[in-house]
Amino acid sequence: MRIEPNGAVPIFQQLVDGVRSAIAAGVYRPGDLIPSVRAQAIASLVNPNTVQRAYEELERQGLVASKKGTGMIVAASAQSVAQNGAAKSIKSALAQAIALARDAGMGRASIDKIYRAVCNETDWSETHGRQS
Amino acid sequence: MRIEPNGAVPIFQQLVDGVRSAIAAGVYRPGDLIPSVRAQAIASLVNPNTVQRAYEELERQGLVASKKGTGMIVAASAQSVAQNGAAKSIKSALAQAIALARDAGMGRASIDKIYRAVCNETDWSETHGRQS
Amino acid sequence: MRIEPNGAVPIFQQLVDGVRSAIAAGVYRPGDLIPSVRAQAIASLVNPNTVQRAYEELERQGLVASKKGTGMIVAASAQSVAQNGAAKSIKSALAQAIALARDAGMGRASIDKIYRAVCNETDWSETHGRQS
Amino acid sequence: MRIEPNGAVPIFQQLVDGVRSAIAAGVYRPGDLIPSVRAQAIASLVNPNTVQRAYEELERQGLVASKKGTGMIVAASAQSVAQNGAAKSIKSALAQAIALARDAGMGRASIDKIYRAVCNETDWSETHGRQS
DNA sequence: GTGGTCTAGACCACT
DNA sequence: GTGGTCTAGACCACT
Repeated sequence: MRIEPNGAVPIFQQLVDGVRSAIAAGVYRPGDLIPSVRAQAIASLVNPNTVQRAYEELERQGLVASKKGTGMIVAASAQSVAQNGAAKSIKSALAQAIALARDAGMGRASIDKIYRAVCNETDWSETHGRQS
Repeated sequence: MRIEPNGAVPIFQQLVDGVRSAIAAGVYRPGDLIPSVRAQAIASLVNPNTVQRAYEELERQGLVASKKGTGMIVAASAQSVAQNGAAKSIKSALAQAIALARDAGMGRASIDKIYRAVCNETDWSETHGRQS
Repeated sequence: MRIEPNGAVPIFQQLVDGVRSAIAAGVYRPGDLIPSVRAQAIASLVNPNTVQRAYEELERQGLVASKKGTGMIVAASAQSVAQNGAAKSIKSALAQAIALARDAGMGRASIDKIYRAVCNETDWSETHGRQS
Repeated sequence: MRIEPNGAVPIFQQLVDGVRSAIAAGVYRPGDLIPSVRAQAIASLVNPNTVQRAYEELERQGLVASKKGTGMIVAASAQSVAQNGAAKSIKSALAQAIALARDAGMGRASIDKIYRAVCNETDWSETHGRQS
């Protein structure tokens, strides 16, 4: 999972989004163990405390459950919950972008053009393969 | 200008975006005075210091120039600079939304659908009229 | 008198320095009228209130005296007072520059070099002619 | 770092100059942490917000980079940037002093005399030792 | 009236 | 602990 440490999005939020996306995409499936706090911290070059906080948030949202001595296990109904959550985040980011465009005096045609350009610039090949 | 005090976007950034959008849209034109720090603070229900910080950033970007005892004046070349800046912000927000969608395993068709839905839910009637 | 409206030195201070320099250089001599507040304001493209404040400061320093219905008259002992004042300002500015250089780790040779360069870049031809 | 709270130079500017000088002189080296906002505030008897503003300016100039939870780190190319910046400030202060002198009717010989006097009155022993 | 600077003190994300 | 953001309110130079 690639973390941008100096971006506008808090690291903690990037971790939550990343794990949730992986669950939504079917990379982590119900019953799977997600990476341990330490492993995730090393892999993402992030402080373990920050990973811990992100995992607590995921547990609060019901996406994973902690099992003593084992780790964090993906919950049974996690995928649909994750997909709903991801959809909300996506809608929210889109709404923000569209409002900025509208406020700057752009019409729908202009925004559509930018939207299509950004879509085309996106590398879609990283799509996770296991989506159900 | 509507400010969301508890959102993820810092208040001073919302103010920067808002004034920049108004310049991009031609609401504030070169030579115009933008609202004074105090007036903007009252209008937006925000602390004057926060407005001051936003105005400093706008000055740093060359969109306005401060004139002591008079106020902040929109710079001659402000509109094109503002439009470029707004376009960058919009691209950035769209890219974030699209990356979230891709990581959650969505295909382009699914995102397009959400994009169109959000566009349709947006109130476009607030478009500023004076754009050149 | 050339005023730089957006410089680090307050306009008010530039006006005080400018008139004091002219007195020190013998351009304005004891008994002379200095330019009226309105004339100075127009000549310097500055607000009359700012000129008024500068003139009050000059009067406080004993360089000029106001004569009702006539204007501001250069005091009898003004030139030596002005020269002392100018010397203090010059010393102060030099001391600031030298302290900056020293703190940045420069030796005397390096500063001397910069000093000589700035001297050579200075246009000395504007020297006032009437110095006593 | 000695701060003069009631001088003509704003406190935050004195802080910017002070840290920049220390970087230019090699006291703070690339990769070093500069004093934390709070530590600097206590050491300089200044409000933490004022230090924060100074550090933001240093970051904007590319001299330091902020790392959340860690502190402000001196940038790799900071020393040469700092030396350039310091040289500009010194030149600017010298030019101001020399213009004042010229306007007051002094010749180069008189100014040279004052310059040398101020140099001799300066305590050079505080020069930082680590300059490269 | 205007913007510019500063103090005092709060809460936040992150290490 | 670290920097980042914000509120509340003061005093300043300038118009």
